[in-house]
Amino acid sequence: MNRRTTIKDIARVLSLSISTVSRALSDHPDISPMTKRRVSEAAAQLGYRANLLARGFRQQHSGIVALVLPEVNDYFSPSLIAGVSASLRQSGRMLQIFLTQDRSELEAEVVQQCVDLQVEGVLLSLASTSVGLDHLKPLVQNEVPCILIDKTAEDVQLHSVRFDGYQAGYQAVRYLVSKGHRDILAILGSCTWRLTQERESGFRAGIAQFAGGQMSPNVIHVEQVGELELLLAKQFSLAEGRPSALFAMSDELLAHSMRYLQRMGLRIPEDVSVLGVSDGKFPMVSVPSISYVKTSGYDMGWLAGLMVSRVRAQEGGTEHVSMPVEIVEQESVALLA
Amino acid sequence: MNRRTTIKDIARVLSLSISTVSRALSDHPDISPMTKRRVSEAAAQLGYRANLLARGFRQQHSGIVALVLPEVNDYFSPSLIAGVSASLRQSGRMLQIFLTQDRSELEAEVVQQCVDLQVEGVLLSLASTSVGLDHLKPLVQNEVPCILIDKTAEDVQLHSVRFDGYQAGYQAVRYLVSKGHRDILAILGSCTWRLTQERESGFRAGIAQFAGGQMSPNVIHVEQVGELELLLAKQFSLAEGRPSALFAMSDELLAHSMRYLQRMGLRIPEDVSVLGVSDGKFPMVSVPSISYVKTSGYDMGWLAGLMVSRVRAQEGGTEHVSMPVEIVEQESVALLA
DNA sequence: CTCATGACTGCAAACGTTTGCGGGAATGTT
DNA sequence: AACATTCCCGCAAACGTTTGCAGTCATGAG
Repeated sequence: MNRRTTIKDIARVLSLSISTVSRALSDHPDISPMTKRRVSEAAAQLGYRANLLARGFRQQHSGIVALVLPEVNDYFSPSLIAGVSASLRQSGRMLQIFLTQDRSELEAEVVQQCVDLQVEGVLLSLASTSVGLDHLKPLVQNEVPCILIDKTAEDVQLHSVRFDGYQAGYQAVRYLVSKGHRDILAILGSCTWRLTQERESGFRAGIAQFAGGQMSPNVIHVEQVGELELLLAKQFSLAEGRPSALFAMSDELLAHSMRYLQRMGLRIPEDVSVLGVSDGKFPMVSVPSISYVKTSGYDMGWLAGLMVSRVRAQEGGTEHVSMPVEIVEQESVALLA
Repeated sequence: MNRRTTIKDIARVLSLSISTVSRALSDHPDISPMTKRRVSEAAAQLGYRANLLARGFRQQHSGIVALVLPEVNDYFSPSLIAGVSASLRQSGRMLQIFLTQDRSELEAEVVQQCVDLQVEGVLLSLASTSVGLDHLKPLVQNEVPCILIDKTAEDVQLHSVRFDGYQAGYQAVRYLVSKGHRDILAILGSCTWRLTQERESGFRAGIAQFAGGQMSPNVIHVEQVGELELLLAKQFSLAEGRPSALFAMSDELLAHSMRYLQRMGLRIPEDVSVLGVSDGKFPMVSVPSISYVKTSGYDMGWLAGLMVSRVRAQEGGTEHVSMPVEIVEQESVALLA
């Protein structure tokens, strides 16, 4: 097999030095326009392609950005990945994906691999089993920009981007109240998650703000989806005093909740209204379509991709971004008289 | 900032040559057990980590496997990615993901990038807009193993792995007939896809085999999901002669079909049974849960990951693997008397 | 003519690792 | 005693690229 053509080959056919060719290809000001033209023509003609490993090796970084996820779920990850991918393509970088299976040890291992590969940056969604942030030390030691995604811990020298969880809860209440609902049940995840806490406090604030006198917050926390059936049965078994609307914190909780509601013979939205928090895929295909608080994974991915460039450029303080959310109206919320 | 420790540092503190250290670390037989122990201890003590870029540069390959996808959809991709990721981790490689946005030009560009990066192999799901396979030439020229995934074209020197589409159609009919169904409607995608053709021929073969005298094949092809509503309306408008069961080729077609059926007031499975072809996620969360022909994306990803190792090892002929499928019974198919 | 200036190009080192080859010492064989 | 064999290890080159530095040449100024 014939070797790949290198910068040397170009130098030889043009009787130039390899340094000149290198500089010409990278548009260095020292090189005359004439030479640059000759070089790029010869390069095209010979089908020259830069050896990324050699280049990366030489300049101590790979042009790769790592995205580290606990898993690739069906709801959130696809759009996040799409956003990251698009944004990185634009800045001429490549995307490498690592899955940690939500295990802290694998996360640590993967973080080391990122350092070994000399990535440009790491976009990291923490495993739920990760307690401290000690296993991220290799990143800060080697000055690799690290951006925490969604599941974030407030910490020094790590950047982060997430959805505005407080607003999600708050807006949800405002919307449901505006539709006449006065008895709203919130289905939330484990209260150990920051995300849950934020949404809950937004939810409670909304209740206090928009329906202060008339209702008190009704919240259930779900640790395992298995518990959900029993909890819902309690809330919806008797017709009187039954919540008129249900606010679910995630697609997963929403899907399971709807499943049980329909099992119980409750129709949506005639018997009970539901509002989700979602990227938009599941609410779209569901029957009926679900109204939801939109959290755009694509936008978040795009932004996260941009942040590694920003962080590398200016060694400013750490950034912490909250992505805005918005209500998307569909068919699952009834207007009460 | 203190430099990363290299192989040289180890050599210095142990008064060995760098070649000895290198060989010791890679467990070369020339090196005595004693020396190996000293080296690995020193390495651990100094926190040595191999420079992957340098190594990759030297031995002309990166340790990275590329997975090229048109998009990351919600149904299939997540499990595929998980499978590939797990399998690659086991063989000590890394996973790089490229999205082509289903555009042929981007696909070509991405393929070149893979060559530039000197990946170990490329797992490629063709964009639907890609006509020929010319843009894959750089791969075969540089002897990069390329494994076509799912959307495959029968071709020389490219390996492939896909689901057994024929069996999917065939088994579906057998199952439905065994449940007493005699009027089955198949919802298929564009007939330009190989995948569609295979499933259709399996479906037709099944009809001929299991219900030859009693029924003729009833098939509709959907180019745009928008068309679906009208087509279904035609089939289900009048109660007599209405299909008793519906077989949908993909999660997407299934979801949209169910949506319209429910709009028309038809209950599943009381009024009409449905059977999907799926990875399993959507049928699980749907209400009622859907019986389906299981196509495991995880298994396929796992296998694809293994194949790059196999292909690199022995330069045998090209492999073409068909993954088996199986029926998973859930609630969406009624037993007819 | 001399010297400085500026525009362009070449030399050579360096990045960290792997590997073919050769050498030295110890052991075994005639 | 001479020679072959085996076991370890070191020397040095090579992979393709970037980059600090020095060099050449032409031009213009003094």
